[in-house]
Parts: sequence; structure tokens; C-alpha cells
Amino acid sequence: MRLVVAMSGGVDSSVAAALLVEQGHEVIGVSMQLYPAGPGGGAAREYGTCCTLDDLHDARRVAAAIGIPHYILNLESRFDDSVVSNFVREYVSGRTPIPCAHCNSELKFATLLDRALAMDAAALATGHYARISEEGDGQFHLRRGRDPGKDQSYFLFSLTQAQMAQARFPIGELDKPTVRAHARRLGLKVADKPDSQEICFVPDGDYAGFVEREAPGLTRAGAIVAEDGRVVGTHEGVHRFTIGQRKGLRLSASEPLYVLGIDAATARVTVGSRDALGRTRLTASRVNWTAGPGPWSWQRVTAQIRHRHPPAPAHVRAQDDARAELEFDVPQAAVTPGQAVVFYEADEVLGGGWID
RNA sequence: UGGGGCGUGGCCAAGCGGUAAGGCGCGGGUCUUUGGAACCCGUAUUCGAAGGUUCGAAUCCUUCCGCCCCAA
Repeated sequence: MRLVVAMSGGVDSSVAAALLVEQGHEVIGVSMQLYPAGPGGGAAREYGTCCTLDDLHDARRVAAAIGIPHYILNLESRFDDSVVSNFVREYVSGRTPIPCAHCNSELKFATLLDRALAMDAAALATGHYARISEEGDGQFHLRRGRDPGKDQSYFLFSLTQAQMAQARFPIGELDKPTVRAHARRLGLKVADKPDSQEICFVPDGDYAGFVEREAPGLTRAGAIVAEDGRVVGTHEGVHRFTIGQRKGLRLSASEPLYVLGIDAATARVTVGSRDALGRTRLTASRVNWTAGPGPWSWQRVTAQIRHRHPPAPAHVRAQDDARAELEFDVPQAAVTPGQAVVFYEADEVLGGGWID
């Protein structure tokens, strides 16, 4: 079977490609070039990133090592139009974006998948820690990766049945140590490459500065207020904050202060104590029901409101084709507009959406 | 220029003769394919200034400087 593998240059996708080759598939490696090499690229090397020029070289070397062709697709403008612009727009409007999820839905399982099919591939494989199974009911089921510490199903909630039918996650059944062991066994140079972290297109970690450069004039300073409306400080732009944030407020009080609310219209940031952060109810937009039509009556699930958030018991129901409402049994800290809420039943993703 | 109070790290604040608690903030680290959180470590040779008393003072005395409140 001919398969295209999305190769980021990291260990996971490299091993994914290699395993498919070992399984006897005809494999084609593809990497996305998402942005030009940044100035001072040397300094950025200290950070775990993906898709930089160096990473593309790593991908190319791995492809050569395992004997598959490798192509680089220039998706700079596509990435810029969807992921980056959304990232900036969300921050400026006081929300907190999650670019990895957008990259999956708008690049990897959209443009890249299309390109794969155009190459007559049966499917697109990636290095995600997640699993897709077909269980005789004609439906595809998206499940957490086997390694609970590395599970990335949260970022894949927007996958449709059609996309799952054409997606493969070769390392979904493995845990990270095993993946690295495979990499060493295969002699891949990326075996000990650190896990990626931080936002890939903001390698210096200064995402606030990035937003300011991308949206000059759209950021606005304002007041920091307490819950009773009292002004307790000032800030240099709502894009510098997210719900639940503690660091960077430069306010001292008898107890730590957390961001409780962000109002972009008035440029006001509200702060308060940690226990004021809990919330039970939320609604979500652009909801995707992974496993079929959403429930119109309340359904018991566990839900995550951010990556690595311990799944919390809740019930959820669809409000219309694109919206859902959810109530947690117990208040959850920092329900944040712009982040994704993902519904699970055991280890299966039932769906998810963007928190309003 | 009568009375009272206060000046301890960026902020708040213990200490009241025995050789600078703690919180916030800040810095670093761990964790992590988003942001955030959490956790760990660090953060005043010095207590408004200058003298003095003492083996020894941020703690007692003197003067000065600077704030605040009340009365005028």
C-alpha cells in the first residue's frame, strides 16, 4: 500500500515512517515548510521546535536512511493564512489560541492529506500518539494514544470520519521509550532529539512580542482590576494574558493573583484569588462529533479543557449542528475561551469544540 | 515646629539585645507538540542616616532626614 508520511524531523514521525517501511508499505516522506528560516537561526536551536530548516534536513536524512523518497511542500502562505493569523487574531481579541489543533485540522489533515491523495497514496500517516480503529460498525473511532503521558488525541478532536478513514498513526500503540528504542535500533540520528515544545513558529518563546510584531497597532494597554472593580494595576495588552495566568502580573498581594477574565473591548483584565477560577458550565462552538452525530440529550463523558488536563466527569449535549453545552460535576479551574474542550468516553474521543 | 504614629529587599510584613521569619513579585529549573497551572531551587552581610551604650543592636540612647494623623 502506498502511504505518505508527514515528517517533521522529530523522532516520532521518523519512527512512524520507518515502521511503515518495515511493514512493507511503499512509503513517501513529506515535510511541510511552514516559514522561512528565521534570522539568527542558531540561537533558536536551543528550543525544541519543529519544521525549521534544520528539522527539514533531519527529515531528509531520515528519509534517506530508511530509503524512501522525500518531498518538501511549501505551505508557508497556507500556514500563515490559517494558523498564524488565527493565533494573532485570537490573542488580540482576548482569547487564547491553540495553534497545534489548527495546524492539524487546517494543514495536516486538509492540505497535506489532499496532496497525499494526489500522489495516489491510500492514506496519510503522522507521528501522533493517538489511535484510530474500525470496529465492524462502519465507523472509525479515535482513541487516546497507548502512552498516557504522550497522548495527543486532544489535538485531533476535529477529525471527521472521512479524514480518519485516510489517516494512520503508526506509533499510537507505542510509548515514548519504545519509540526512541526503535529509533536507536534503526540507527536514526534523531533518536535522542528532545521532544518539541513551545510554539513552533515562536522559537524564542516570546509569543507576546510575536503578536505585537504581527499585529502592530492592534494591541492596547489597559487596566488590571480586582473583582470589585477596583483598579490595581496596568498592563500592556490583553494578548499578554490568559485565564488562570499567575505569572507576569507584577502585582503583589497577600496571596497569589490569577487572571479571572479578559475583556478585549475595554482592555480590562480582571484578577482574583485561585478559588474564584473554578467554573462548571461552558459552551463550545464549531463542535465536531468524531464518532457520529452528537447527543441531543445529556450524555455522560469525561472532558478536557486543555492538553494534559486530567479528564473530568461531566455531561454534554449538542445545542445545534455546531454548538454544544457542557457541565462539569465539579468546578474546573481556568475554563479559557479559545482553548478546546474535548469529550471522551473512556479512551475514545466523542468530539470536541472551541470554548466560547 | 503643640500632640501622636511610622520608616526592615520591588511590594506587604515578622522580629523588640544575641547575630534578618513569611507572603507577593521577580529569576532559574522540572513538566509539556498551545497558552496557562503545578512543583523545586534561588532572591537583604543588612534593617532611613550619622553617632553612642554593650562581648554583641534592626532591636536601647542622642541627633538628623523623610512620611502620616490629630490639633492649630
